[in-house]
Amino acid sequence: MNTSFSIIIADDHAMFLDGLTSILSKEKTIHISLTAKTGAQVLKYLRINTEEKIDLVITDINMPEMNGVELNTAIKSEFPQIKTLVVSMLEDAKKIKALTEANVNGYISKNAEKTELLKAIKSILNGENYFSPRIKQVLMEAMFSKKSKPEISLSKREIEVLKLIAQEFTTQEIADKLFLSKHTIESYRKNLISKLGVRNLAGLTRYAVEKGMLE
Amino acid sequence: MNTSFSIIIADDHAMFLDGLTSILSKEKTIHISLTAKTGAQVLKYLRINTEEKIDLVITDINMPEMNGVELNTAIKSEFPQIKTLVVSMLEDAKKIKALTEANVNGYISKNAEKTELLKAIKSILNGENYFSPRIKQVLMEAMFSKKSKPEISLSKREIEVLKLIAQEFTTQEIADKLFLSKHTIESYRKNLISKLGVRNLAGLTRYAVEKGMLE
DNA sequence: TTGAAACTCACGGTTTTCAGTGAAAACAAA
DNA sequence: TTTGTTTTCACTGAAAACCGTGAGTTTCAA
Repeated sequence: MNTSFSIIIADDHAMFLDGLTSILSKEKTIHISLTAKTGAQVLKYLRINTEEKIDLVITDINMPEMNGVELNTAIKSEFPQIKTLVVSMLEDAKKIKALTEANVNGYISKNAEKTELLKAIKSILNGENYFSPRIKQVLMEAMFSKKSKPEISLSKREIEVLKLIAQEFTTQEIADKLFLSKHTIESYRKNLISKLGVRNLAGLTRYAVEKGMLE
Repeated sequence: MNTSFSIIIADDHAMFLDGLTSILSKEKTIHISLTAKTGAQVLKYLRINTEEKIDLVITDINMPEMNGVELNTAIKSEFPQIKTLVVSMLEDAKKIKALTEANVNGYISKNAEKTELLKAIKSILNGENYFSPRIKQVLMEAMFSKKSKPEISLSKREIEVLKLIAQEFTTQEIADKLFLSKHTIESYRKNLISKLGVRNLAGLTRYAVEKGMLE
């Protein structure tokens, strides 16, 4: 039986990495095999040191080169026995969802207490998954809001036209750009207005900007 | 002469706080008087413990109750002899500028190395200010871009009208709301269009949304 | 292969916006 | 006190957007 667990910590914030290391190095049952600043470094290490048994990888989401989601997916496909815990600042529902789909074993916030961190690690090493209450809530809300909102879906053309409208092009100009009739663009504009529940160009533009469709 | 410096650390992220504490507690010349999760806690402590001499307060920008900028302003006005260092994730030019105007003594990023952290602390305790190269760059760029842009300034009424336009109200509706003539609103709209260098409602709306005028 | 969704086009009528031009009154700053 | 800014209002003609209604074609999944 294993009396000590080997873990890897990855985070691009040096101070946070130091902090986490210093907290965990006080735990007798935990051995820190590697601290890394990118997901790529972690993968490289795992691929080379095939004889060393790693139990857990603790990782941030936002890292250069390879982010947390990619790293998790890679680990779970190449080394399915290794557990993963994400410790992140973010509470972005999309990213959290992506992580659960990548079968991450736990997720806690960076402003969690030390005790919660240790609790999460112990749970995961014990074979359970651990998600902090706040994260569970975000996940629930994401599911819930998806059901409540009829999920307005726009077609390719609609998106194309909407973007151009928000970029201040007139109907005629958009028609010329897309080699379509002026009437066609008018139809799209009309449909967009009714689909998105807005009243005019201002509403369409606001929708586009707020959804980050322009860049 | 002082052989040991007393410092306070404030950050709402428990793990980061632990990390910073564990790094700094290894330094013989540094004594950690308090670790806090909010700016308000720090101020309270400073006001009560008037006999204890604090040399440096290390703080994040984003904290509940009282943020880094507010905390800095308060410290500098009530306890001008206390030095301050901001350690933050953000590189938002506006916030950084606000901090420099609050006379913060240093600013480094959370992904700075431990060595840079210690360097910054030592510089500041030595009477110098310390801003990491990256932060200096952001500040320079902010200054530079401000000079290049003629700084479009809108009057109260213009802002009022612009907001309503971006909220999908028609000219007539805005006129009614503000008890003005339809013609007046038309004048404002026209001026806004030429002032902001846009072509139509879409452009006005984009400007308003991107400047965060709606909320 | 069949039906739904997406894509395309058309037209007449109404409302709103856009562009140009002008100007009076109030107010603050120099 | 003069100058500049802000706020307010007016009119016209052209352009664009908005509204309703209808319909042919393509495309893709069930």
